[in-house]
Amino acid sequence: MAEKKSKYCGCLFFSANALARNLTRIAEEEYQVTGLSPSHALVLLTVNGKQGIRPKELAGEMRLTPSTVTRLLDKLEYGKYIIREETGKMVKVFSTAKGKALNQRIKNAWLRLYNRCIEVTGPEAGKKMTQWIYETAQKLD
Amino acid sequence: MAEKKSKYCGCLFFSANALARNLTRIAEEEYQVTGLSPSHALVLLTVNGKQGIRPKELAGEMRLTPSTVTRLLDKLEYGKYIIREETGKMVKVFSTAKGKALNQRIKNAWLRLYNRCIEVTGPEAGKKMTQWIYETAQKLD
DNA sequence: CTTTTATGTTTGTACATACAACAAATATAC
DNA sequence: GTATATTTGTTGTATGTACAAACATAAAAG
Repeated sequence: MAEKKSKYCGCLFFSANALARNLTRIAEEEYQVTGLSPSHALVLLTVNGKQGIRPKELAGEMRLTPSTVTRLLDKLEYGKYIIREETGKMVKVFSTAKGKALNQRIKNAWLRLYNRCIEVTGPEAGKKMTQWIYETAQKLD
Repeated sequence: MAEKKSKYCGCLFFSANALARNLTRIAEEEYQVTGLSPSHALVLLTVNGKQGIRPKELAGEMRLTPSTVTRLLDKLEYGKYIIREETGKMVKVFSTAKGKALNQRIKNAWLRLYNRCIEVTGPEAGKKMTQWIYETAQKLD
């Protein structure tokens, strides 16, 4: 269990990816009750919070590329969680009843994930580091 | 350029993934001169540092699953950077002359990436946070 | 010595993500 | 008003990663 320290533990690229993978694995566990992957769930949560949001805005909010958002929306639309409404070159995204019904479940999963994280990091350190990580990600953008 | 703060910036899962993606993008830029992706380059670096290393060890060192290591090695072998030597159920990995020849280039790319990171984070904070990120990743394993 | 169990590696399949190229619509310039 | 440029969104294609299952070999049990 207690694996020897990796040669690359001083490499931010390496460590950040390891952390992201592990968090993704845990997030998938927690979001499983929603029937959606964490990314899809967060997109749906965002749409639920702002009906008629456009893909561009979603990409900005989620820090994803437009093409990735298109793929996520494709799947959510296929599963009838959302619908797309085209007006000119713009697209507006709305959640369906089915999508809205999931909202609380997603929020609960989010909270469970959050708690599992601070269980490991401690509440103060967790907050501080999350903020640092976010800011650094922004600076690298 | 200065994007509004995301709704999810307080979510470690979200922020860690955003950071990892941005770092990966930058790493790909820096490792481009090697002709390899960052992951492939790090595997090769590790093999160069320990001829005859086994995939299992590589997986441990790189915090990747065995199947992922197999895929990485497949590509490196196809490109004639390494060879695999099977002995029983074990596999030993050796780098070729071509693989060895890349070593300095990889190290240089690694260093450039490192410098680009601390340019953004500052040297002290960068080190501290990297360590915290690594430790947290470990704890979540 | 055979049968079971454990270990190491590879394969099939799937997923989230991104880039480059594209189409379509709108905005700007002349 | 037409021509050109920019913006928005979607596709084709590719990558790195993982899980589950399949194999193959080694180790342990009987």
